[in-house]
Amino acid sequence: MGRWEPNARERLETAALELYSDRGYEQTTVAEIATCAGLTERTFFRHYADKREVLFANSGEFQELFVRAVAEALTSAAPIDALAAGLDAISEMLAGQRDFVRARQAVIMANPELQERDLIKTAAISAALADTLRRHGITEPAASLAAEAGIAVFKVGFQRWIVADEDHDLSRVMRESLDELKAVTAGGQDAT
Amino acid sequence: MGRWEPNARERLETAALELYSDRGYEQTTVAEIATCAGLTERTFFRHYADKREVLFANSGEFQELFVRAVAEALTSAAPIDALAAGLDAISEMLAGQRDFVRARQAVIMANPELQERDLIKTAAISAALADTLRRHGITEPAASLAAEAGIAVFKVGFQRWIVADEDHDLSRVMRESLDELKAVTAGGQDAT
DNA sequence: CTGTTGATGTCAGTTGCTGTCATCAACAGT
DNA sequence: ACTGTTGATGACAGCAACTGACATCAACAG
Repeated sequence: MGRWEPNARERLETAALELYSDRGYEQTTVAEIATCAGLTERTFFRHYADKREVLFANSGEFQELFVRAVAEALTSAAPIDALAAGLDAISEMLAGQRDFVRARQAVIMANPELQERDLIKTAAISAALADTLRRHGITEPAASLAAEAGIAVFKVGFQRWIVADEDHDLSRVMRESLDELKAVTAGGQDAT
Repeated sequence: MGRWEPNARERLETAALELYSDRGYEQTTVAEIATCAGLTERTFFRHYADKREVLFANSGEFQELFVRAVAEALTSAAPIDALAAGLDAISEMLAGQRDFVRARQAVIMANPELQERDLIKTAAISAALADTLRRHGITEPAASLAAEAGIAVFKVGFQRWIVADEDHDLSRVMRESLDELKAVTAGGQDAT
């Protein structure tokens, strides 16, 4: 095709994760990432909106998978069960990339700017889930609350999976977290 | 006291909100904010870590109020009810500042960078709530999930309060949102 | 053989943010 | 009254993130 080496994005993403892991995010300059990938700083910014975005290249794909799984399950299941189906789908996706996911998460947890970006990506997923629920007839505020609940389960389950020494099954951790959420919201005095 | 006009921080915060509202966040430079407050750019960065932080000056106070209310209620209530007490306390705090809160929120919603900062502040509150629950004997993952649930109710309730044309009572909206969350997590098939 | 396309390079410029040193009113101790 | 310290500020230089504008040149279409 072009006159250059292909897979520019892949090279940039690999170089970025490696440099962020080795020297830390702040100590790495975009120019270094680009040079490491055989490109220039300007080209980096043609592929990614900023220095953070290079770590979140497949968040769109992740969101689509989550939303699609929930939407399909919604035809025959209650919202909370549809969300459980979505959590199962993404668990399956993540399970096969455990080492990469852990390395990436370590970089993110070490830097507030990256945590911020991670949070807004997750918030976008929550919004997309709420939208899907609404399209299937769930009214507000139930739709947004169910979506936020699903995201909460994901965050807690994911975190527990990441820090676990042994190789816990992510799907199981997710299911356990969802059950815990049900238990904790069911406790207390009944609403009047 | 000093040889300068007092209330430097207050002047910077007022100038920032005004300029961000009028021209937009991106179109405003830190130098402009500082000049508008009768100070220099360098002094701005002595008071705030970055251009975003000036909008989040009292988030620490907000978090303390939330956490304290939950901690007090935890001595005699279940986690979910303690969180309800916390939501009630912050609702009371916010109710008296509706105009300021709306103006500030409009600025935040208009800019992704500010949304990111808002999200990480909220995440910090969630972490503090989970910590408080743990100190009162709630084990993981229940503590983190309960905290996330409380934050979810806050986000949804707050959003509904902000966009409401009429003057809905924030406390009531929060209670309704919490009840909706309980309903939505209680639905679906029982856990096996 | 020629015109277009598209990913890249080059370069200058703005702005967020930091390190360093100077300034100078207020205050404390003598 | 004199002096040394303190602390908030100003002044200035500099780095790195990011952007706009223009040039380059292999590949491809016709």
